[in-house]
Amino acid sequence: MAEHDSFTGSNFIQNIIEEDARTGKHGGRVHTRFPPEPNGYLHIGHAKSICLNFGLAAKYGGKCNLRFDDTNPSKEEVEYVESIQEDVRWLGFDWEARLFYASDYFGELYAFAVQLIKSGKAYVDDLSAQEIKEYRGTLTEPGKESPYRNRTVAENLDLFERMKNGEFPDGSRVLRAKIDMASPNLNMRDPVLYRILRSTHHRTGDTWCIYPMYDYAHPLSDAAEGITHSICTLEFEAHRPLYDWCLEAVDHKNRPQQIEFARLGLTYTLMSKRKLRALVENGYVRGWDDPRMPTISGLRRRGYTPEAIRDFCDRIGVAKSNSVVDFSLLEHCIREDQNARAPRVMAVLRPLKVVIENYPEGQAEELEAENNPENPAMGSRKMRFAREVFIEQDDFMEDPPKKFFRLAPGQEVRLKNAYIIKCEQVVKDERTGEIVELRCTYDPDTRSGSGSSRKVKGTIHWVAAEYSAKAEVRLYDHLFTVEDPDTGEDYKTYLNPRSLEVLSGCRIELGLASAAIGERFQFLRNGYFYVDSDSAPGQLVFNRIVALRDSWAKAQKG
RNA sequence: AGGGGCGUAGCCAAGUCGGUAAGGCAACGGACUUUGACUCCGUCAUGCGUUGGUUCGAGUCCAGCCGCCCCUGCCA
Repeated sequence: MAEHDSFTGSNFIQNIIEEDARTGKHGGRVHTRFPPEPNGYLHIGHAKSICLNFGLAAKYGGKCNLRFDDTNPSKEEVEYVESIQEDVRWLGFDWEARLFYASDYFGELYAFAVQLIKSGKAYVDDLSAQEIKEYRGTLTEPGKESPYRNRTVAENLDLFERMKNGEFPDGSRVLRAKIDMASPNLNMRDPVLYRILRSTHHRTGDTWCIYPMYDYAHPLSDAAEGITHSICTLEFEAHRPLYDWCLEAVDHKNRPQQIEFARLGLTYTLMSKRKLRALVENGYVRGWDDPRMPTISGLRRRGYTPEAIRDFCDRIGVAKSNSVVDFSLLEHCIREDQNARAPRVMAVLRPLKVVIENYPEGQAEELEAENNPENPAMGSRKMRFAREVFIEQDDFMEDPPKKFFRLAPGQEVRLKNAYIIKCEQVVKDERTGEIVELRCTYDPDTRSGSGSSRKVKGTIHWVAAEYSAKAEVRLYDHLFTVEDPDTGEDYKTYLNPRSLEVLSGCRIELGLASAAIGERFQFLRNGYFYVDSDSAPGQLVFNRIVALRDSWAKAQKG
């Protein structure tokens, strides 16, 4: 069990658990579960649930199971059960030996269904799906009872067994709970418990041709595992009476309690599995693990760490009001995480050549550069300095505004860890007018660490032309242009055409050339970057995880 | 309209028996700075959807009203 996550604040679920502990409700036990359906990849919203369930168990000395809710073989695949396990494990949680599947209980569930029939609480209905819908009534009008509702126990038993034996076609009959067709809660109007469905199940194969519905399988699966607190999202609130009915109807010795909380909403993205799948299948993104996706695998490939995601989940809180969290909070969490541990390196994303005219040709020297000012224990490294260097195009302006503390004609700037240079001349392409090179001079007395007392307002990063390597850098922006793209089916029109920008001519300091896939760095003054799996020897690809805060850029906009 | 929920700052979110509105993000000032980063300091609800009521005292209790979300799959 992960030791790290114990919530700092309180939430209503903890209050319930603590009250239960006080009254001895579940014998003082806390046992939760994370119950994904293996029909898609996990996203940051699932991370909230995972952190909640495993976190609660850890905090109260309980356990948390991983259980696949695999009651609908027509939508579920092993690819998903594998990715889900990988994601939960990567997030830092351990279900130990408690990996379960709802399909583990198909036999037990069937036996309970027979028991329900025997006690007159369930019946086989021959109505078609369309007829069942018509008989259900509306929000304001009660439903009508099915003409098959009062079959004898013997007939129901016979029919249900024959359903199981495959004697009837798909959809021809269902097993229904006999509850109340006039209930104001539609979920209680004789809900379907079993349907006939010929579809090969990823675990049970073709053993079954009838499959239990969620509302029936879930409470009984929870009970089978001795779950005490069954935490789910708000939309299941109206299903709670049915959850309790199932446990009561079979007179189960265990009585887990369902508690609902609000699912996570995040600005500038989607959390609907269906829509995320559509983005993948229609090629709007490169896959479930595209770094722009809010999936766990996408965030992982982007370069987010489990620690940052857990911290985020801890900070957003748990409540019952529908909420949409600012994406900036997630960004804050990864910045805080990386600020403490990412090595600083220099990388020039959009290079502009600078020739230092009074620096001897052919000369080079090694300069000391600290790896992380936040953590001196991370030491320092050497950087080569020479006559020709690259600086960021953005760090030079021919006609700068006030308070532009970077390079401009006649202006000085410090090259970080090196010297103060002065821009003497701007070289342009005669035809296009494009700035192709800067001619500068340096002050030899200002070498970093030499005790020079000269100060300039600005310090910029650089890389020596000869002692640098090329790299590709992928810059990411929000997938959508609006805060809430998840309205109806219009979401595709809000896709951000600039969500990905690929820079291929970037120059990185030489030491970085040997970086391995999965390593993270802070590119000084730029942001935090992650070595993508597309990298090959000599052809590094970096993902920008998140940019550094930039109060200058912000001031320019405002 | 029937049922179930929710409404505290731009966004999340604490708020035990009613005792005089935590914290985080964002934003905005300022200090520091060889990262316009980080860090630090300060500002940011006489106000808790709204209207009444009870009370010495109400975000907390009561009543009405308003707004938003969920429920009519043989999906989960």
